[in-house]
Amino acid sequence: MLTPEFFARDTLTVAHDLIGAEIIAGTGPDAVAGRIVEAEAYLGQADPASHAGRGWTPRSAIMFGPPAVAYVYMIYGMHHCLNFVTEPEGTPGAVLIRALVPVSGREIMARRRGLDPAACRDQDIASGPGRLCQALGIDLSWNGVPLGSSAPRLAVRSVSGNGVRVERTPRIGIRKAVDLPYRFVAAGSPCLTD
DNA sequence: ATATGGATGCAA
DNA sequence: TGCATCCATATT
Repeated sequence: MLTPEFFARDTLTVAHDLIGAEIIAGTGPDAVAGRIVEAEAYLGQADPASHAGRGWTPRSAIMFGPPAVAYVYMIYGMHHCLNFVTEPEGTPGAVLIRALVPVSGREIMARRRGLDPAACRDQDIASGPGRLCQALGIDLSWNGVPLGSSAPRLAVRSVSGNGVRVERTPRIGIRKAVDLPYRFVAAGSPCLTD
């Protein structure tokens, strides 16, 4: 399992290193897992696209807190986005998880998405930050959940020798700082959002 | 192209 | 208190 030390590093490095890792979400029969194929770094003061880009607010406060916790927010009134807080406490930063390949619990995830598990493709299940949260069953109540505690609701597992080549591109869907190359993807994955 | 619709932050 | 904005998605 990835520890707080992993997340307490430079946000761009963490985002890069998360590609190919697996997220395990939920407990018991509702637990599901997926491999990260797309993630974006959101920095602090120097990043206008970040919720922490204009300093501390009640919402961005969590990005200034200790690393290795979930930052979940709602966007457009109907979708949730899952981030992991990075950097040492006091320094804001987070990584938005944008796409997963289903690893286990594919049927549960497909059903949560309103899809036919037998007919849908992997890229229909968790490609896109909103779809991903729906597939994992994540909503606002997950905001602040620590990663990888005992009996975790949420954990991240590194996969050694995953053979993933990581590519770096500009971020998707933002209106500010559109040129900064803070998006990381698993090269050639069919489950990317772009 | 367009409808969807809650939380947030800032101006007033 | 009002309102523009928002790291999206499904549907036409």
